[in-house]
Amino acid sequence: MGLSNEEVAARLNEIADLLDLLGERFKPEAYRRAARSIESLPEGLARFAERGALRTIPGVGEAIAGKVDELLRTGSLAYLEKLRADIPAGVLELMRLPGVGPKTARRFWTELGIEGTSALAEAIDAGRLEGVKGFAAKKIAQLRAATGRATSGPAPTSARRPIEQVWPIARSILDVLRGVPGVRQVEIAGSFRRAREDVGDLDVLATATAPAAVFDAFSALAAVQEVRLRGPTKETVVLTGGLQVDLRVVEPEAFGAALQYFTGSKDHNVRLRSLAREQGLKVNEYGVYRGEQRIAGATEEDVYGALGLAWIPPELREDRGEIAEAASGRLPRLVEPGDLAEEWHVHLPRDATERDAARLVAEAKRRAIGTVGVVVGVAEGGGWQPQLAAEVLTALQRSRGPGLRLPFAAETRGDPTGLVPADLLSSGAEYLIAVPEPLSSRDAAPPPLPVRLLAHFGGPPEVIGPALDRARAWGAAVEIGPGSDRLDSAAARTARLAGVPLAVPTGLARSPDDPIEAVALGFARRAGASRAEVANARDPGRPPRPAPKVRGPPRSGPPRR
DNA sequence: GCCGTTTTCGGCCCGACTGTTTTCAGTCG
Repeated sequence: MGLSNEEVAARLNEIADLLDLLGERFKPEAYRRAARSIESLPEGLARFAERGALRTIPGVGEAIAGKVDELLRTGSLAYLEKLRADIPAGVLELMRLPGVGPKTARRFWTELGIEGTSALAEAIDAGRLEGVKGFAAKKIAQLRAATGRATSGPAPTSARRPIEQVWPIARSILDVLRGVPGVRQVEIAGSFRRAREDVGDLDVLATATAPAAVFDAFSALAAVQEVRLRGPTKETVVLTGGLQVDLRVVEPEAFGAALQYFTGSKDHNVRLRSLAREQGLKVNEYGVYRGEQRIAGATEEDVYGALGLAWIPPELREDRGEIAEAASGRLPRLVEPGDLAEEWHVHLPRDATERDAARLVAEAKRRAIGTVGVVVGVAEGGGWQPQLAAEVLTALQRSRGPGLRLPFAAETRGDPTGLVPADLLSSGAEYLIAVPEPLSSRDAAPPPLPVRLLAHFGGPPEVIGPALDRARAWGAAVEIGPGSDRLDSAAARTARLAGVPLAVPTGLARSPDDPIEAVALGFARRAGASRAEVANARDPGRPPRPAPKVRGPPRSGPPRR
């Protein structure tokens, strides 16, 4: 079993850190860029290596391709082993302390012989830092706090967390800040806006007539554990639970430029700025400049427009060719929130009542969802497990009224091919939702009912590949969204490119505040999916359903004028 | 170490904030 993409990326990042400690200027960033690129690949590196295509990965040139190849073949890398031998592991640890970068870690190591976090703590206690150039009382206190935190567990801010966990936090921050008098615009930028699966921190941007009031409200958020820094335009806090949140208040003329800049990705921005340079322009977080003159900045549309580009949806800003597409008008029209018109996969609780059935129907009508597929039972190995009481099924049918379709579905665990329990066929189910656990790759008899959906699965490319083959053969869609039992955006992209339609869950049977629809829709957009590529979206030509009335971060649609 | 519709060499984003500074270095994003 070879190394995963994540493992290879981790080793490249380690090389970058070690080269940083050696004072290298540009190599570390080159290794990090290659690592970022590899982390976001939609398929395994081994496939690239087989095709001899490692160097087609952005940021991977001759030298890194050779090192990746060595890692894939042997599981280790002589170059990395040499670096590890030269630099004590504890020095890397030091560099990861907040407020300690490569320069400081290197000084600890070479000037003071401090080779780890606990050695640093001892040195501080022994007063060895006093009188050393660059270390005054405040800095030493900061370091003492940092080493204390480090010894009682990993630094809380370092971990990225799933976007669906961060979503409710983001929503409550927006709710509070939008209520502050004088606030005009508030948006969350960063990887959250790009709908990345995992989010490291939140970047909040605002415009306001009285910035101080916004900062005060921000500092006073109930979840704030610590205010890390506060300046005239920027404040950083850490919430209980460790999530770091940055707030910047900018002037309205620069809001679009700031939103663009802080949404990233880094690689997207680097390419955008180099495009600007070719045109004799300069882009920064304040605007697009020709010489001293600002020619754009208030909206993102203006910023991209000033560079001759169409507005690029945040979910596509990963430097995967989107800038060239925006220049030539070839950007896809991504699926939008109002496009979802059907829900194929609803589970009601086992003890659901007629009232639950009525509530589901009412919610579908409120959200203008015209088809709701309810799972009536599970078929597994020739057995049949009903999921809902007969009265509930009757209540569903009775309360639906005109204009709502309520087909029943059966879930099949494992391969549905040749599976014909009599109960399944008499259950009223119209279609199957197949759960690959896994599916056999051989072709056999056709399933007893149409398979519309593959659901409750996710995982690495080698698990997803065979499932996608079966989905395509059956004409089934695959369910995407947050969690380990749905496909993430990289897998969704693979599916889309293989011609397999995507299914976006609407969270119809969940709490109205559940972010599953927004998150899954973000993944679909990240995968580059148009409405036609989402199986449960409305037909082309039909009007969009009215936007559901949910509180929270607006979807990142094109800027309105 | 990577990269190129002005380049196979010479660039590589850049501004805010902090702490220790008398004009700046380091870190961070």
